[in-house]
Amino acid sequence: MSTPDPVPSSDFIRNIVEDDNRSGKYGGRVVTRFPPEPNGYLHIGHAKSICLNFGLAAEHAGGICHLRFDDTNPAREDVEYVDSIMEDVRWLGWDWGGHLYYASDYFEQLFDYAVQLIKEGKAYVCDLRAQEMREYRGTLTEPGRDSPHRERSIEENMDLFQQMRDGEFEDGARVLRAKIDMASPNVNLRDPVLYRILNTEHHRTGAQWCIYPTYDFAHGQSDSIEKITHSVCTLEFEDHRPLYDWFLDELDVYHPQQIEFARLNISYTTLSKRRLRELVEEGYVTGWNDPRMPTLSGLRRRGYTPLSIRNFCDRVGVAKRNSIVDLALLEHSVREDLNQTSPRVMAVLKPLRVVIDNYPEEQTQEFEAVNNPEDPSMGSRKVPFSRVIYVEQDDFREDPPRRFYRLSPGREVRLRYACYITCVSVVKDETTGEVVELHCTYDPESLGGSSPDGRRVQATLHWVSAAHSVDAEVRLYEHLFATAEPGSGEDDDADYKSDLNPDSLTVLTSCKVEPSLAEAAPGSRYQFERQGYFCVDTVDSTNGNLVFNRTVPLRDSWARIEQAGKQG
RNA sequence: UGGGGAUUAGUAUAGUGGUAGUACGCCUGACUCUGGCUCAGGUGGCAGAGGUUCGAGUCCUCUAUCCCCAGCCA
Repeated sequence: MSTPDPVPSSDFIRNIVEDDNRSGKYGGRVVTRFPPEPNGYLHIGHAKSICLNFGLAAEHAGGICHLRFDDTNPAREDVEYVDSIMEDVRWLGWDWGGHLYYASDYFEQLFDYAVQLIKEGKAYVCDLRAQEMREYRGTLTEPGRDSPHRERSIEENMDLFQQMRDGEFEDGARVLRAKIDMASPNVNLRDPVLYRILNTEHHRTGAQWCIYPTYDFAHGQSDSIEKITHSVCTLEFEDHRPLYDWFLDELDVYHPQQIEFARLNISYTTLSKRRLRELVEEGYVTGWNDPRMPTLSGLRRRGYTPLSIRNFCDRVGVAKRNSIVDLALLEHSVREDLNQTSPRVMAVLKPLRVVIDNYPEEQTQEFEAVNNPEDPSMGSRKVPFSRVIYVEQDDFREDPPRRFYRLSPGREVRLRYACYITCVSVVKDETTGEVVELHCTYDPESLGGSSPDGRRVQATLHWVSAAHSVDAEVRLYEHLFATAEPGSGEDDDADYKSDLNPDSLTVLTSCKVEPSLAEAAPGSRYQFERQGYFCVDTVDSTNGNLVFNRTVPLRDSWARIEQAGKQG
């Protein structure tokens, strides 16, 4: 098992595992599992669970974490999801070794367990239809009533259950139920369903079965079969635990310990599988791997690194309190990693043409540019310079506000790695008044980026030589939702879609990037100096048509100053 | 009095009877050929009320608020 930089941390689950190890409860074994249902793509909430379970195993000598697909509902599951889940877990950096399992591997064993319960008079076949069963179940405050089939003989139950397996009945005709207590205050204990009839082919067992165990009947026993020590799951299963305990005790089999923790929530997005599916199926995004999606495939395409996600998961902690983590923490985690590892390049997103009047028309020269100031081993490259360049529209203001240090008429700034320029005139579109071109002069003494007289400039701009630039498309992403807690308004969940951020994607098509990016490989990550981290899109980018995704912008203190000014 | 959970700075978490920490965020400042990074400083918290104790975030009682459960989903 690989152990990607386990960050030592402490939480109540790790404390429990430590205590169990000290007391020898499981003989020093630590065996966990990540148990997804293959009915959708993994998202960053799953990453929290993956890092917890695989991390727990990695932190202990001999620890093991299984990958087990909880594939008990063939109607919703598919190999497409199995494949994507394995890819995503591996991408995150975890390795289940030989411990790949499927609940469907245990169908025969589970059937035997059911038979055992029937023989002991602890389970029965019930003919009630779903609607009737609901009526018999009672409510949260009123006890349920016993099914009329509750007292069938063991022989009759055995016979009926075998007929269920043999395909004698249509979907929904009968179920196998545990005989527990219809008056239990815990509704999970009111004779829950163990097996239902589903005449549906399973993605792994084919047409072998027409009855399938429910999650409740399969999960705990699967953990037991795999000799899991600590079965970590989310809070909503807390009041299922008495049911799982009942099965394990009545079956008299190995008993893992279930521990529940709060699932991850992040502001300005959603980690509801149902909602994510709707966004995909109804076309609000382009797919499960849309870079705006919090899925692992979306984050990957967006440019997030596995390490940044693992670090994020370490930082959010593990507890039982429902909470919403600030998206800023995720963004911090990815900036932290990318700052160390990304080569810097210059790219102009919204080009403004600049003519340097005193620079010879046919001349070109190259300047040495550092690839990564955080990592000298990444070396340097040459960047071509000529008379006509592009700078960022946002880096020029004809009428500069207070604390705006960038270019404006008469002001001198530095072109990164190149020279000082001073703006001498502005060309505007006659009809719109829009600034379309700047004329500047450069100081030949400042070539290389500093002047012998030691005078300072207040700003350094990124730029691209017009003649040498490469065209690119850049996709700017913002929060998927415009509100921190989508769907939390009056109508509650009813219309979380109205909280979608209409500006979550901005496509810029006339960007100019430095020539070194011409051959940039899909998936490669860069810092566009002064702007943010970007990666070459793995789906739409081609040799002649570069497409970049913005992973996350750089922190921008000027934007904050400007924003504060606007608010008064 | 249906059952099960939870409550510590803006956010997320540590603290298991002895000075309430950390991270992110935010605010200052230093540095800087990225208004990035880094560094220094600052901001700000135990849901409430009683009780036990020399001493309570921690133990007890009560209250309040929030979350989950009535699928043949997981």
